[in-house]
Amino acid sequence: MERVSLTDQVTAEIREEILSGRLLPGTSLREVALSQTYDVARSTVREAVKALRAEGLVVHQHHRGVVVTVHTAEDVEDLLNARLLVERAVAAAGPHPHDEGEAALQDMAAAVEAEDWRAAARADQAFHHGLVRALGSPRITSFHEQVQAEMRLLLVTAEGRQPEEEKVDEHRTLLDLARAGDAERYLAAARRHLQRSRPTLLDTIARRDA
Amino acid sequence: MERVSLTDQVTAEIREEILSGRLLPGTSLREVALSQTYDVARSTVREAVKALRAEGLVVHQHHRGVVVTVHTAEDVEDLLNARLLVERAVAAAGPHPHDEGEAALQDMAAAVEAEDWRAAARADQAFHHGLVRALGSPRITSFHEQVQAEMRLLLVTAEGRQPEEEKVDEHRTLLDLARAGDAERYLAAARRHLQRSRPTLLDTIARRDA
DNA sequence: CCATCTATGATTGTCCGACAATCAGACAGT
DNA sequence: ACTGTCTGATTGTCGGACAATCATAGATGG
Repeated sequence: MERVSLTDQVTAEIREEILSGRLLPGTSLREVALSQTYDVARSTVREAVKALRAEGLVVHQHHRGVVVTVHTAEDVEDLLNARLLVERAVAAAGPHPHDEGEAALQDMAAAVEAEDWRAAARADQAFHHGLVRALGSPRITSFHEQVQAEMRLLLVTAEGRQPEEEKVDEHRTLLDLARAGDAERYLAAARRHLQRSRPTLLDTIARRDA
Repeated sequence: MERVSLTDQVTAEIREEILSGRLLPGTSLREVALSQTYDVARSTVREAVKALRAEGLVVHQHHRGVVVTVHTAEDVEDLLNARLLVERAVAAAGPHPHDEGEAALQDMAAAVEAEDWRAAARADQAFHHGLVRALGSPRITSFHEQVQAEMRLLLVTAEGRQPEEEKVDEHRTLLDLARAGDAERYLAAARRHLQRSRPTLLDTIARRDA
């Protein structure tokens, strides 16, 4: 019945701990402490953390352990680059129903209505991820997941009030263009969409450094 | 002086062992055997192999250990998807000197002249990787590295005689277009380039299955 | 008072040995 | 030929051990 290894479970728990903001960027993860909180052996924790390293959520320095990644302005630019890379592929894909995107869009609208910004942000990512997954490419999907995870980590310090309201309309536009398969206009809209998120991202790291 | 951990060294050695074809796809990596050949502890081997899992070079099944990845036809299609994704970004980047690509192209021509197909294949990948690295995006570069590594593993069973000669000319074209920043024609040429490599890739897995 | 060196403790990197859980293959019985 | 059981091999996880290294405070010297 237990289909997953303990190591993978711990990996998931720590990842969730990071992405939910309970472990802030810069926090150093000490192996013995983790092994005690999760009640597993140190070697298990080590293996679990190794996986997070590959995902870019933690950085590792020899004999100094792992630290929750502290992103820089360059990282923000690079993540936007990566996002644009993927959006280009979405744009180039032909017309597609995008039911998953539609559902996520509805969720997001509802969350905004209820002023549940956490849920709104989650639906926001689910929307984009839905469009990407429709490409049907496991590797692109996985790459996008990693990028989104890093972005989520980045925004974790910018708690709450982001202008998610405006995003709903933008997503509506994106969804319509993606459904129609209008590559050029989709790409243009996506580019604007990314550009608009840039200040928020850069602001969080600027505020953090102060 | 020893700046890298033992684990990372072992990871690199096993990776090289796989990509050079000494460990063929389907080979199962037994931990005790590896720990003996590299004269390290089993735990060290386990951590080393974990890293290769994230790179897609090995697959892991619970209580069954790790096996060098055996790619399917779907994997080939997906890898080509991923390659195209990156090429789109290269195309969209403006004009660029691409000195690194030029150097790799020269290397490749020389290798083809000398009929050193191993070196030619290496220069082939170095060429594309050079164009990608010129984008200046660490995450895209790393993604491309992973895709190339998988492709290299895929081709390891197709020993030798690929039509690398024709590729030199195609690379010349690509390089010129990339330098000029001619997005449309670069993308078209890159797409053709990828399409032409598809039969070879599919053939290797077809031949393997027989 | 400041800079530099040193001692100390904490943490990581690696190793070892142990044992239960699980798997693969042989074997036996029907 | 099918099914179930046994056995050996391998993995997953554990706990402990020790050297190497880092961080920090305190001692030393100017």
